[in-house]
Amino acid sequence: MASAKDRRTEILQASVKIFSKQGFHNAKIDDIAHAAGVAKGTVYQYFSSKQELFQEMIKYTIERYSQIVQKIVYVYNESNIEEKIYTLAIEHGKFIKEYIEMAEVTPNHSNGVSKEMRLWIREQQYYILKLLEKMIEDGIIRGEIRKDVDKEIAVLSILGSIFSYYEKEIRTHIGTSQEIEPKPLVDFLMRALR
Amino acid sequence: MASAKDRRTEILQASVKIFSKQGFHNAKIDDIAHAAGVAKGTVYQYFSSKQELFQEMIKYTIERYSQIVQKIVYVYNESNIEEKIYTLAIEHGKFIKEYIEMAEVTPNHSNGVSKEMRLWIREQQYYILKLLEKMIEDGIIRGEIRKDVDKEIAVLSILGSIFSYYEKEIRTHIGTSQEIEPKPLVDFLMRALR
Amino acid sequence: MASAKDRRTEILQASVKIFSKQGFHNAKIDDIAHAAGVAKGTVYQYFSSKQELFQEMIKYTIERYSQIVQKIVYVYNESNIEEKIYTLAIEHGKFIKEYIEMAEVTPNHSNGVSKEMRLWIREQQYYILKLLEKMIEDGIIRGEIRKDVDKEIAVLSILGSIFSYYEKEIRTHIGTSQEIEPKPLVDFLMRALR
Amino acid sequence: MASAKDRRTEILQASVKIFSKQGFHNAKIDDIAHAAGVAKGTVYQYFSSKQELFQEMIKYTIERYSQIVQKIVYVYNESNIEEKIYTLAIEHGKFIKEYIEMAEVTPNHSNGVSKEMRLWIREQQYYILKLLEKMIEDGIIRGEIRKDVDKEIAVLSILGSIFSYYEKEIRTHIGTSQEIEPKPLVDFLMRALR
DNA sequence: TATGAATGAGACTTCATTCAT
DNA sequence: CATGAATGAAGTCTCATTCAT
Repeated sequence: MASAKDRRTEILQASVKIFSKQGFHNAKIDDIAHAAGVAKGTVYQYFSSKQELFQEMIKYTIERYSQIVQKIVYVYNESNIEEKIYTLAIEHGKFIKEYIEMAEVTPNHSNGVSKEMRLWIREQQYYILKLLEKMIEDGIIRGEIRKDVDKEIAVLSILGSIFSYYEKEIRTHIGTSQEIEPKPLVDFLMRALR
Repeated sequence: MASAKDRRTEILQASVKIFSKQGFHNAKIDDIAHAAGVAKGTVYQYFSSKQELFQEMIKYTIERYSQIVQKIVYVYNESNIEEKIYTLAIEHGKFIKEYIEMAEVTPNHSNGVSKEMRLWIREQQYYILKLLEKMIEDGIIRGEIRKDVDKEIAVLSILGSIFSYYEKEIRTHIGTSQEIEPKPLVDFLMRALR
Repeated sequence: MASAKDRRTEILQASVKIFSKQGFHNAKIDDIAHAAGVAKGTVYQYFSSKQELFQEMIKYTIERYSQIVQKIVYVYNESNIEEKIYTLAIEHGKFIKEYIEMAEVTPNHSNGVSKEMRLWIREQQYYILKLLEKMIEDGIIRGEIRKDVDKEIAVLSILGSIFSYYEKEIRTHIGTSQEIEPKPLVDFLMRALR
Repeated sequence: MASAKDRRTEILQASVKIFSKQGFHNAKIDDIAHAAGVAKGTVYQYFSSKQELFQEMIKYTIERYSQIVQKIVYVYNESNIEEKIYTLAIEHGKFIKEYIEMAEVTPNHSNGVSKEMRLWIREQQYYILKLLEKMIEDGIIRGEIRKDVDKEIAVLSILGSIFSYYEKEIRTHIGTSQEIEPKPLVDFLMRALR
């Protein structure tokens, strides 16, 4: 009895799960349909092709990530920079855990991602970077970060470090659902920022 | 005029090019054969399947990367830590440029990588991390790095930052063969290490 | 308009026709699909591989043969032994005509027949032999056959003779749809049995 | 240092072994070359194609069989009919054992046997049948066989029975190299002949 | 003559997509 | 709207055959 909207979202969420677990090519439309609790044909009622479904699912995912970063930068405005980076790491960690296998699903690939989509993705990434640069800027204004920091480099280093750290940790604690503590990493990064 | 050894290597190198550009599934055996200047069947004289070829190509690639890191840690022994990280960034950059599209080619995926292979990859990654941790240790001994640094975190942060930085730069300067200057990034990282 | 059951049977019957005419390797899935009036892919909806299709088709065929023999031994129970052997020859003849080229399709070959399948075939053959031995036994009890006959030898000789006779006749009258008259052969065999 | 003649025969004999064990399609030229102790290319020095090799090998085999029958009919001329049939069974048994898997290799199949070859095979078979009919005739003249026997049927029944008997026995005693005793079968057949 | 690396036609199989129910 | 049987394009792999050495 799901409404049309619900049905579409259900399929989208199922496709997040399946694509991230199996990658674009190994994911079968049948798998996704099954995971969404519908028949194969139904998928085609909402998405015109596997490619489109894939793109919509990336969109959906990036938008969610974007919102997370937005919240960190704007909503937690009263927090200090250290707390923000800490929260960013925690949230990023959750995200990575969910999409641990999404390697194939990066914007790099020709794999079923149209030119327009790639452009959109790049814009989103740019937007996220700018958001985070603003966060650095705020830190500078507040005197939490040294004035002469290169904002772009700072942001890229933070993101790269978090990704690298969580990827390593997750692979090491495979199967373990144990929380990963990013405090030491944040301390390390703060040294470069202050 | 190519010896058996040459032919195998030719195919391997062609497969690096094709796999990294197209990913596992989009790469057709025909493409690789063509790139290597041989017929489809010839590929199967040297590799029993697409999977095997893929694995051998990963092996080949990781081994090359491993050698690069090894050289930086051992051969450039007289250099100071800053110079080493700088060289690491430069070399990593060349590598990334060559394998810019290799996203799919990470150990994450079930995509044609056997259990044993994945284990081997993990071991290699571990070996590389340990090599770099030794580099940090050397830096501490020489007094170039503070004593209380967390070696593992330092290494992961360095690698993640370099990757992130180069990925961004390469995507921005797409098509440009212009050298990327990692100096600012190294400066940033050195602040966290000292 | 065909139900799922029908479709499977249609493909099975088409495969009997094609496999028996061309043998396992010369029969192309495309040929079978075409003969069944479906597309190549459809065959794979009902049988997971050429091998499986082949095995199922052998099963189907042997079961039909088994039923024929069963009917002769049990249903025509009031007939005398001579009439039974005559009917066996006639029925066997029809069968051979239908599967005239099925030579490859014997249990001998490694050709796409699994261990389990081969066992099953041997059991079926054994069952048929036992059925026919029972027929001989009945003949002895009724006094139509001499008491000291070796039942196993009798059965093998009858089957071998019929096969040999029909094969020869069919090859000689190739294309002719003319009935083959097994009376003389039966007379010959009865001399050995009485 | 084998002469050209020897080399050809070696390949022919190897192909008997391989074709009979694996059937036409499963036998690889490589297998045959290997079994003959030569390289793949060498096979093509003596036979223009797999088909031709196959045909020559059938020819070679049938000729050998023909000679056996000939010897039984002509050379053992002083023996009585019972002894001849016994010898036929024994020799046929050896033959079957050697070519136990030759099912595919029967003249039935389109498998790599040309029209001309098939004709030749049929002639050979006809020749063998005629030889054996002569044997029956001799038996009649000598008074060992009843006058009113149908020679053709007698011959077909004898051959079919022997084949059926040996096939069954061989399959039952799989692996056993134990001699099979055709005496009971010959007794059975003699009853129909006398 | 002998070799065996290279070739490429051809066959099995998969799975995104369609469409009649 | 939902279904899932049918479709057929496309890709992997095999192996008979060729040919330069």
